[in-house]
Amino acid sequence: MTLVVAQVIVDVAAYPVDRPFDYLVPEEWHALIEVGSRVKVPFGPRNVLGFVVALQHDTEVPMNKIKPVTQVLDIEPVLTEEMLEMAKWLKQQTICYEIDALQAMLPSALRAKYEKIVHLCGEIEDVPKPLQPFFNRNGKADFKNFEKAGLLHELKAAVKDGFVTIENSVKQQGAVKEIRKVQINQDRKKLEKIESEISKRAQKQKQLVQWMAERPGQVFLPDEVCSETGVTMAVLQVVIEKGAAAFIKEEVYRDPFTKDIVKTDFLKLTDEQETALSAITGAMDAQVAETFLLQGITGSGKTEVYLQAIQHTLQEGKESIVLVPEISLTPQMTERFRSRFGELVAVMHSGLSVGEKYDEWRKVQQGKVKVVVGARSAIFAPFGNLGLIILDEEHESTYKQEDSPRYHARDVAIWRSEYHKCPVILGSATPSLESFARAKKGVYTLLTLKKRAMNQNLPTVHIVDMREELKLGNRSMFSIQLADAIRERLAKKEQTVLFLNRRGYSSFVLCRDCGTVVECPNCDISLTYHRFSEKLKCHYCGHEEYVPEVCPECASDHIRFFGTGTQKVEEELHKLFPEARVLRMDVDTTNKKGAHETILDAFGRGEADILLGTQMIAKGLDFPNITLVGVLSADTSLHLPDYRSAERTFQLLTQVSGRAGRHEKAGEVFVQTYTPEHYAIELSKEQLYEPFYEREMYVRRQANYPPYYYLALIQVSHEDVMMAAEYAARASEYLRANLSFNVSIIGPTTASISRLQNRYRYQCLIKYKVEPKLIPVLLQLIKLYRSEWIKKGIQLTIDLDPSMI
DNA sequence: AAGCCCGCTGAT
DNA sequence: TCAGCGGGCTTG
Repeated sequence: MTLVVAQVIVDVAAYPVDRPFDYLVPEEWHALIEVGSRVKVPFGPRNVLGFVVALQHDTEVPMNKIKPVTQVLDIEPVLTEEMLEMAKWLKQQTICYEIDALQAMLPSALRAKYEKIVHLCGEIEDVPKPLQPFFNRNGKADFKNFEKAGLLHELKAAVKDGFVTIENSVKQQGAVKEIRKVQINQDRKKLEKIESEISKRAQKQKQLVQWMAERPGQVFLPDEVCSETGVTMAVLQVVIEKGAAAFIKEEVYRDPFTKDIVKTDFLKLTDEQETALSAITGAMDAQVAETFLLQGITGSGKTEVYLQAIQHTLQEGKESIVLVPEISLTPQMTERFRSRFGELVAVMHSGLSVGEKYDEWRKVQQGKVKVVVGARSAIFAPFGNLGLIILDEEHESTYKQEDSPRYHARDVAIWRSEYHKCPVILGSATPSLESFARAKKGVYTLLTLKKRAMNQNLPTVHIVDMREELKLGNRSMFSIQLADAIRERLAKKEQTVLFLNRRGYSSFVLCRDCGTVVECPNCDISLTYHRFSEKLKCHYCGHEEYVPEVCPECASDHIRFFGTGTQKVEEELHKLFPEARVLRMDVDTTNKKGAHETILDAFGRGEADILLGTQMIAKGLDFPNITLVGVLSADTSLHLPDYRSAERTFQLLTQVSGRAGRHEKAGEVFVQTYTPEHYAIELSKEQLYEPFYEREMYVRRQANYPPYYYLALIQVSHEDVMMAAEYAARASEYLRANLSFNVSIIGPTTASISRLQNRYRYQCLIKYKVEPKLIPVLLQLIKLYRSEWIKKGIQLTIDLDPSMI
C-alpha cells in the first residue's frame, strides 16, 4: 500500500499556523485528491477546511501525530498550480496569511461556514432539565442556542458527565443550483403497458401517458408537461409513481443577465487605434509579457481597441480578462462586451448574489466562457490559457483592495501576464502618475489615442468662478451661466448631467448656536444625514440614530442639517425648473439590486431631462442626447488631506467632461469652483494630461511622494489612546533603528480617522526609494512583538502601497 | 484562532 | 484540598 500525504493550508488566519500541515490521505481518496482540492481536516480539537498545496509519498511528521483527511470536498480541484504560486507571491508581497491569499482567489460560495452541534449520547432524560428543550428528535442541538440562553456552564458539565458531545463541523454553502425535470421512460412498450393498466375512470392519467408514449426518453420541465397536456401536478406525480417517467435533477446556471443579447459588429478603426492594436497583437503573437499603457482622451475609442484585441485572443484559442472599476456601475460597458462576444462572456461583480458569482466562476473553470468582465477580484479568474489582461480606467483606486490581502489588481495582472507570457493593457484617459512615469521610463509601452474616434470635437469647458457669483448676490448652487445653459437644453429637448462632487463632503447635522456637529459614538467621524429615513448614519461602522430634536451639547433646538446632498440639489432644481424631469442617482436611490441599470436605462430612453448624481455617474455614461454637463462643486475633492487629491480632481473633471457630446451633437461643460486658478482645474479644461503630469510630478518630487518614492503604512490601534500611541511609537522606533538611513519614517501620527469602531488609531508612514530590507524588517517586527501585541490587545496592520493615507 | 493544560490563587 | 481562572502552548 502506498503512502499518500497531503500538505494542507488550513483555514485559520494566524501567524503560528501560516504554513502547510501534513495529513494522511485514506486509500478511498487516493484517486480523487489532487493538488488544489479543498479538504476537511481535523485541526487540534476542531474540524476545518483546508487547501491541498502539495501531495507526496513521505512525511517528516511522526506517525503518532499525523491524522487523516476527513473528506475531499471537490471532484475537480478548485485551485490551479498557478494560484498556489500566486498565493505564495501575494503572501510575500503584501504580508498576509497564505490562507487569506488563497481565499481571495475563490468565490465566497467555496468558503466554509462552521457550526458547532451538540449531540446527545444517551437518552434525553439523562440530560439536565434546562438543557432538554434545545434538542430535536434526532438528538441534535445548535450550540449557539445554549450560548444565547446562557447555559454554557450547564452544557459544559453535561459534556464532562458524558451525556452529550460537541462536534465542530464544516458546512458548505448551498452552491450548485439544480432544477427538477421530468424524463419520460425510454421504453415505449412499457409506457403502453402502463397505459393499458390505468383504470377507465382515470382519464387524465391515460391522456398523459399517451402523450408520453409519443415522446419516449425526452426531458421536460414539470410545468411544460402540465400545460402541454392540461393535467395537474398531482396527475403527473401519480403517473411518475407508476413508472412512466422519472424526476431527474439537472444542474443549471443562474442567469444574472436580464437583457437579451443584441449582436454588434466590429467598428472600423482609426489609424491611431490600428497602430495601438497591432502593437498589442504583436506582443500576443510573440508571446511576451509586455505591459501597455493605452492613454486615450475620452471618446477616443479605447473600448473598441479592447474588443478587437480580445477577438484576436479568441482566434488564438486563448482567454481574456477585462477589469473595470466597479462593474455594477457601468452596465453599458459590460453590455458592449456581451453584445460582441455573446455567451463567451462571464460577468463578475459585487451586485451578484453569492450563488450567481459562483456560477460565473464555474463557467470560467469549466471552460464554458473565454472572456471575463469583472471588478477587482476577477483578476483571479481561473483561466488556464490567458492571452490578454485589460485594466480599464487603470487609475481608479478601487483596484486596490483595502483589507487583507491588500493587493493591487494591476500588480496581480502583471504577475499573471508573466506567468502566461501575454500582454497587459492599462487603459485610461488620465493614467495614474505611477503608470505614466513607468511608461516614460520605458517599463510600460505607451500607446496614445489623441483623436476622438468619431471625429467629434472635445466639449467646450467653461470654468465658472463661484466667488464672482457670490459677489453678484447669487447664493444658489447654480451659477447664472449654468442655469441658463440648463434652460436652453430643456427648450431644445436635450439632456443634462449634473455632477455633485461629494467626496469627503456630505450632509451633516450642526447646531447653529454652539457649533456642535453630531458625531459617531464609536468613530471620530461626523454622522451623515439621510433624509429618506430621517436618520444619521456612520458610513464607517454602520451606527445609526435618529436626528436629535435638540442639540446634545447645549439643548438648543436650532439644530439643522448642513452640506450639499443630492436631495437638496434636487429640491433646488425643482424650484428653478419646475417642468424638468429629474432623475437622481446616489446611495439612497441605488440601494436595490439593478437600480443603477434601471436609472441609466430610463435616462437613455429619454425619460428624464436631467440626471443628477455623485461619482457613480462619472463613468461609462454614453448617450447621444447628453449635450450639457455641470459640475456643481469642483473643489471639494481638492482639499482633502491626501497627496493624491489634485490627481483625483483632475481625473474626475476630465472623466465627467467626457460624458458630454460623444456623438453628433456638440457638448458643453460648466465647472463651478471657488479656486479656478488651481492647475488641476485649469488643465482639465482642455484635457491637458501631460502638462498636468509635469506639474504634479514637480509637487510629488518636492514632497517625496510617489512615483518618486514608495510608501508603506503601518497602523496601530487599541481601545486605549495611550496604548495605541505608545505602541505606534515603539513600532516607529524599531523601524528607525533597523531600516536604512535614507528611508524617511514619518510618525507616529494619528490616522486620518483617529478613532474607528471604538479603537484609537495611530500610524507611521515609511517613504523609500530602494529598500531591500523593508519586508524582512517588517516581518521581523511582527515576529518579535506579535505575542506581546496579542496579549495587550494591540492590532497592527501593514499596507504596502496604500491608496489612502 | 481556539481549545487545553498547567499552575496559581483563594476559599474551604 | 480543590474549584476556578488566566496565561502559554499546540495544532499534523
